[in-house]
Amino acid sequence: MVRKPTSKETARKPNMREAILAAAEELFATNGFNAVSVRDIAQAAGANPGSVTYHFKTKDGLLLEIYRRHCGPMNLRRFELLAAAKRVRDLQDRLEAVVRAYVVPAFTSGSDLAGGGARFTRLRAVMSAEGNEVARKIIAQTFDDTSHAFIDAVHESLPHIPRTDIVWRSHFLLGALYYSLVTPDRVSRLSRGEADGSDAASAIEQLVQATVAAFQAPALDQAAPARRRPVVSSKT
Amino acid sequence: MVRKPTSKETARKPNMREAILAAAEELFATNGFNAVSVRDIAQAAGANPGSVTYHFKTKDGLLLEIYRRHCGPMNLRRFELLAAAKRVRDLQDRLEAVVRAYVVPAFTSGSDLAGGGARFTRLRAVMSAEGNEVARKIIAQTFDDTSHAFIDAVHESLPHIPRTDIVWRSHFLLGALYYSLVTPDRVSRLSRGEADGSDAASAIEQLVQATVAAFQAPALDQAAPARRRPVVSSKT
DNA sequence: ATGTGATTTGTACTATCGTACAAAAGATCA
DNA sequence: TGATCTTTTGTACGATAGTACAAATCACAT
Repeated sequence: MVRKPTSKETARKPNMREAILAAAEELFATNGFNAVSVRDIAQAAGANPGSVTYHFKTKDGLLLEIYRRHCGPMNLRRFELLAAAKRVRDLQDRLEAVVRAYVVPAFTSGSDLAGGGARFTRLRAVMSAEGNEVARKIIAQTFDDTSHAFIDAVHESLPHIPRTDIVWRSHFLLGALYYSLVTPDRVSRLSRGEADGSDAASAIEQLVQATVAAFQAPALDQAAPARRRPVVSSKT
Repeated sequence: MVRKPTSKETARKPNMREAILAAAEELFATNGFNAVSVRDIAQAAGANPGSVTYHFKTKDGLLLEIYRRHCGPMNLRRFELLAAAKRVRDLQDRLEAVVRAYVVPAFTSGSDLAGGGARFTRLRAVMSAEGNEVARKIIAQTFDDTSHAFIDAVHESLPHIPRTDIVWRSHFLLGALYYSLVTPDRVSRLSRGEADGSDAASAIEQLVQATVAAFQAPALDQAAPARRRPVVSSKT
């Protein structure tokens, strides 16, 4: 079943274009965009610097292509899982399924790349932290639909919670998700080795469980209606 | 009440050293470390590039000084608030106070700078995303004590939850906290203008409420003991 | 085998980077 | 006022950045 590839899709023995993309993805995701030079990428991919220019024209073009590669498949998978989640009868189960539909594709692969989902999500986290313009544009116009669909689905399971609160909480979810992928070692360190921060399965379960509970928290307006505010500051 | 400053604490009419620190903090926090040049910082501070070298020797030294400036006060404030929180009788209220003790100093100022707390926390978020070495070292040895104290305090309020779960959930808290400061506009956008992502008070309340609920979620081992797992994937 | 188009290589150009350093300018006090 | 120390300025240097481009190399249809 080893298909001889036609000249259009691959050129040399190894697919250099793919190697460059993979190397760039990894380096960008761990060091940020500006800390990585085109020469670094080329070296990691076993390619010549000029080859990067040939395939992607500019460094920004390379980043753009990475996003193009992953956004579609990851969103598709999210919509599939979200559709399946919406068919769950039990309301509690449905909420969990909805959250899972949002979280799982970010960790596991959105495309056919092995573990590429986590790497790409980490890349998104880093780019958003750096305020990268290229990323900001493509993310806003690619993921906002998904985010709205997700927020709506959560809202359907929790009609008594104001939409505003759900937006905040889903924002926290994304932040937690990002941070789990950015510094997994911190979890291992703070748990004194009892937890493995880089274990995707654990991260998913913990994140889903915590997030479901967070979504189910009482709305802010009516929070603790008969309780006094706990002490918050010593002075002022 | 205009005190003539002694020669030791300030030299020229405006304090150039402070101006450089402030400008660097702002630029690093919004663009990342590598995207900002020493010349950018100098220009934003109205100083000469050479002046940066004079005061901080290297670019890394400048970053280090920013951390030195904030870490102490912020940690001190957290310990004060944590100590006060531990004196709260009611267990539910105590948990909320503990979470608040962790969150509030990250948003409001840890030192005497106005709004400097949020800016510095955002800086920490960006540096951690970029995997900055200087930041990683100083953070691990400065904030791990605080984090452990915080985790222990939460654990005291929730003895039935395994420590591992609490570590994960406090990790999610920090991620949510970071992300709220990095891209507040996303909250405004997704809520269609109904929420203001850059309003610190709202962010704090929302974050505290959601996090308290997340901490109170059932432990993972015993999660949903009599329930079947909801559907999670269509294939495999 | 050979010509043709796609890819890779090697190298060079310009811009900007972090940093160094000497000279100028200001502050401080005898 | 003049001596001395601190701070600011201006400029320069070597390294490295992104990108361009011509030459070399490869895959493959003819």
